Order: sequence, then structure tokens, then C-alpha cells
Amino acid sequence: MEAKELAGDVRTVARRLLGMRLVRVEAGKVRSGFIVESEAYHETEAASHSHRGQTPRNRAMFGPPGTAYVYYIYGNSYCMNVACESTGVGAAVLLRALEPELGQELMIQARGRKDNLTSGPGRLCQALGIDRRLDGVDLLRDDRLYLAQGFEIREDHVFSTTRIGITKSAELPWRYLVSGNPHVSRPRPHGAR
DNA sequence: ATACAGATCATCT
DNA sequence: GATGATCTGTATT
Repeated sequence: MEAKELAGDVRTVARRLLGMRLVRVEAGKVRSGFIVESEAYHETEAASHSHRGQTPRNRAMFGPPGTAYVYYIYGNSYCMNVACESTGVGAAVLLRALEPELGQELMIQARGRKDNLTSGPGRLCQALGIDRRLDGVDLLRDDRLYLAQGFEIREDHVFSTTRIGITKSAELPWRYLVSGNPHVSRPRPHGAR
């Protein structure tokens, strides 16, 4: 995983991140998963936290490509994003679902259940122990949370839909998922695989 | 399988 | 004081 792969248009990066590994190391133990669902957010559209400019909360979203933007929402969940494009531009990819790989026992412990370990932005953060302490880390260099090579996803296996849980700019098809993967956060739209 | 209510709090107005 | 890039349990079809 190199910085230049994250420097492109946020929608391109959102697709490119599918199949990549997200690795969490805590207390010498590894948890990891393959990214299977993502959403693009950009300062030029109203759904983005960066749309109204930089604040202390969304500062990491304007950081260099590969910066983690982690925030707390609804009084119960953390969500994690990967900043992209370039420093000073509020663009980031929300990670919405992973296919669990290593450390599943620890994920079960962290989640307090055996199902839906990482299918949802809040769930995956809980499963991997991701919270605000990791806001702003460099995902290309940090040893606690980082991106790594995964597997190739063929272009025709990537499916695109509208984003989940937003009210503004809701019509943009900026959600990307691996077609047919059982770990995505919601059922496929009618007729899709 | 889908729908809804309630929890709960950091952040911004 | 209102809002929200969610999750969970419960109820209903």
C-alpha cells in the first residue's frame, strides 16, 4: 500500500480499497480483515463532514492521503475513514464492512457476540478496537492500525449503490461493495448479486 | 424478511 | 438545544 494509491479521486480510491487488508495490532495481538464495502465522501457534496469546512472534529479528513479519520456518532459507535486525494482537501473513504481474517476470537470478545462481527461501520470499529485514540494516525506507517495488501477485486465484481444513512446528497451512487460478498452491511438491492 | 423505537453523547449552532 | 456516515432488540408481515 503506497501513498500514491490513495492520492486519486475519492471514488476511485473507494473502489481501490475493496479487497485491501485492514490490520489492527493491540497488546501484541493481531486482528485483520479484507475491506468489502466502502463509501466516498467529498467536501464538494453536502453529506460530507468536510462540506462546511474544517473543525477540530474533522481535521484528520483534511490530512495527507492515508490519514485515519475516526469519529464517534449516535452516542454508541465509532466510524473510520481513510483520507485521500491530497492534504487540505476534505475527502475520505468510510469503511463500512470487512471480511474477518485474523483474530476472530478477539473480535467476538470485543463485540460480545458471534455474528455480524464486522458488517457495518460501527461494528467493524468495535470488533477491531478502533476508537478516537486512533484518529489521525498514518495508515501507511503506524504499527497499531494500518492498510496492507489484500487480494485483487475484478472490476466486474464491484457493485455501486447510493450511500446509507444520509439525507443530503443521498442520490449519489458513491457506495461500493464486493458483489455477492456475505459480509456487506445490508442486503443487496433487489435483483443484485 | 422488513420496520420501528430507543439508547446516548460529541460536536456544532 | 438539535443533530447524526449506527446498532440493537422487538414486533410485524
